[in-house]
Amino acid sequence: MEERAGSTPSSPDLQSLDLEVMDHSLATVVASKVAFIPHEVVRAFLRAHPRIADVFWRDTLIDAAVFREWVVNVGRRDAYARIAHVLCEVYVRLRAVGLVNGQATQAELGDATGISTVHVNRTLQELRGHGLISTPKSGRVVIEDWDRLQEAGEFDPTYLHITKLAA
Amino acid sequence: MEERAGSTPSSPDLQSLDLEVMDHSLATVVASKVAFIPHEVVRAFLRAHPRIADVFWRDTLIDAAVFREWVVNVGRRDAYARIAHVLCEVYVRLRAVGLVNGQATQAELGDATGISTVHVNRTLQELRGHGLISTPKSGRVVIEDWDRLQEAGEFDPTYLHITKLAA
DNA sequence: CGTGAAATTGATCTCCTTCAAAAAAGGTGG
DNA sequence: CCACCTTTTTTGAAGGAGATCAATTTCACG
Repeated sequence: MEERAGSTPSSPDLQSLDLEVMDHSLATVVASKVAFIPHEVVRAFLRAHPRIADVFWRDTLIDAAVFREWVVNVGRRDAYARIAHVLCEVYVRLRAVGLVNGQATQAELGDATGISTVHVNRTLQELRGHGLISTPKSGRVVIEDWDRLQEAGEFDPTYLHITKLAA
Repeated sequence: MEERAGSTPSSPDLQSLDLEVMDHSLATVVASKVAFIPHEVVRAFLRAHPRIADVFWRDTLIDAAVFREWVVNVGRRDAYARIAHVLCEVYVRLRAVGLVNGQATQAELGDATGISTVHVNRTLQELRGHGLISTPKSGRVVIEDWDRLQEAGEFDPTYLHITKLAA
């Protein structure tokens, strides 16, 4: 939990609202604005609005589902499928909030997949060679063949529990 | 979600209470009794007892924390550290509920860590050779050097969020 | 005992890491 | 617009951790 001078505990995500000790860290990939809301306030608010509490719970459930999928991705798939899978996940998630334009270095991709940057590079070349993606400029990936990319990553968006997709 | 004849939807874990589609499966490792409680009943109960709802939420948060740690374990640690880590986690969790006597095949260990059974075997031998554990009989692991096992697995029990440990 | 599951061993192969270096791509100040 | 510098991408080569395949041995138990 983040402590700020003269305020009650607040945390950067729902993951630590009810946990005393924070067991992870957060970082932003782009410049970001961050707001702090004291735990007390959130709790009181949720008590007053159980429907919203449900939604919050749902959110943490989905986070857990995503982590579960990551365990599979990192533990059971080779570099090719693993990278295809994150590309699929990132795309679907960005699209759900209407931000089709992501940006990521190969080092970040490696961090997300547990693959060395060198091998990320070679795997991207392979994906490119197969026509699944293209990388027109640095830090940008264009999905050229969505169906085959999903296939390569054994990607099934179910675990994201996104019900209404932006068109 | 599991559907049973003549009943409303129920699910085998909290992970799917609020999610429409179940994205994972469950299995018991030993013979078990399973009770089904319809979602409606659980939801009404939680609405009536917000303190318990908090505890349930907390539980799902901890599950998520555990999955997060698994991503690290599977993605960033080699077989030696990975197996040491699960042994630590399993031990701490069992102890928290007073069940110090676990039981697991090497194949199950491999499944939990994403390591082939052959390599699980070799890694256990290594852990044994270093005096961290012993395997007196099949399916049983005795921790001989808790401190060094934790070290080997880079195990920090924080992420389990167990506050009171059984003595 | 016999029988199937679990543990063990040996050998080979490959995916991926690591190390090292070069080429490209962006920015920045002049 | 160019020279410069940093970050990112790309390439090559070598080594290693772990998978896979195939047997053998040990164990649990009816």
